[in-house]
Amino acid sequence: MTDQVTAVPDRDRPKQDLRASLLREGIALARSGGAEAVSLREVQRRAGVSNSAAYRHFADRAALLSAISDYAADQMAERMRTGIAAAAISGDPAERARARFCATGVAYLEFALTESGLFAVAFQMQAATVPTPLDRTTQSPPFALLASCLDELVETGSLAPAHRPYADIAAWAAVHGLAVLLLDGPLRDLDAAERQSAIQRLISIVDLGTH
Amino acid sequence: MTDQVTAVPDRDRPKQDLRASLLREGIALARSGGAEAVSLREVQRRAGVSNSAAYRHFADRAALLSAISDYAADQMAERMRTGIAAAAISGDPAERARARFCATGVAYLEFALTESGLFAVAFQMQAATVPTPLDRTTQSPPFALLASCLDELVETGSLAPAHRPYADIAAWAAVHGLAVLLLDGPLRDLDAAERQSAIQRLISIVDLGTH
DNA sequence: ACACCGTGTTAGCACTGTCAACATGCGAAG
DNA sequence: CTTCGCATGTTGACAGTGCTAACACGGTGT
Repeated sequence: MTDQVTAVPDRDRPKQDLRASLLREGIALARSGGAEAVSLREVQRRAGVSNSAAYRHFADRAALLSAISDYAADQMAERMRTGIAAAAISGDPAERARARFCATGVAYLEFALTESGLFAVAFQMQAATVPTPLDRTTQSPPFALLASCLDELVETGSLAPAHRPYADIAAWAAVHGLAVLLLDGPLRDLDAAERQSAIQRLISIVDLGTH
Repeated sequence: MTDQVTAVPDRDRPKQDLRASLLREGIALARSGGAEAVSLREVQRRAGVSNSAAYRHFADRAALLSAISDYAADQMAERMRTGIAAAAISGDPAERARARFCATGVAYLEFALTESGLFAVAFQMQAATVPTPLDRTTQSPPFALLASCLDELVETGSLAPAHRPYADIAAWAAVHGLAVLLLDGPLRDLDAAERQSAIQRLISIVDLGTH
């Protein structure tokens, strides 16, 4: 906008790795405004660098967003891990596996609602880049966590092996859809109580449905 | 771009209602390129009108997108209605209600995959405008259809009334999430067979879960 | 007859992504 | 030690965007 009166112009940033600085500023912008708040020019401005320096480190805006997306996915996975750990109360293996499975979904939604900016950027591929050969998808940390939870359900006999295929994708889709509808979609204006009810209902339906 | 050599410059469009022309061109753009393909300038160009005439009919770009979104929702509802009608085979009321419920979800996903551009614009609110007091949400044609399907499940005794609340939102979220993941998300590169399997699995889980 | 108001036009501002041309400086090759 | 080359950052420009103010015109109500 006007100038860098605010926020101290960090002209003398550790120039040695500008890429990290750009990524950091990009993450900050995404965190508080979603993908569309991440503009190369603003990122460069905040990194105290000029106009098109970012092109030495990122092919284009989509590449920067993709890097931010990786970070966001990691953060999400972290949140999911703590959720899973906290759900390990019961002694019964089957029950514990169930609790973990549900905790995964709850953590997913909590992250989405808490870090809405990062979430919006986490799972939205940009049309460019390589076709993402599904290995990349499967190895996405949050998806891997969910998949292992479902494997655990099968191991503890709580889910028939015949029902295992695509159950991960379905469960993921369910929580993801609710997150999207609550954030950008028509369910944006639900109050906290209604949100919570919707989340509980969705989780319980998916829980019931995977047996 | 260069000029209107292609597509015949419709200079002499029925000027009497430019609003309809703008909306039509906006829909065309959205259909083939999603929300981000809809730029006011391009829409105006295609309508054979200049630079900022659209502002006499739409407050801003978000308003145009919102109008396009309404159209898209109607189209979606149409597709869902034909899907519901085609699923009315069985004579048993409960079974028929189930079939209709599932057909709703399948139609939703079919529309999303077929008309991906329109779908992307259908359920993505722009931050501006009024807070959308949930009546607006509930009266959205696709949601109303889904809700009535669930009511039918309750009437035929297939779904306990105690489980009715938020079941509509949950079911909607599930199919919506799969659509989003398949279109823009990490599941973009699933081939047709895998897509179909994922859809079947999700529908079956939601079907099982709502009992 | 006149003033008004709805509609369309022109010009312009502040942004954006992206690229080509240029500068600079450090490390390797001769 | 000199010199070449490459990686990185800068400047300036182009095309595109949303949006606004100032203006022009034409029908309608008083």
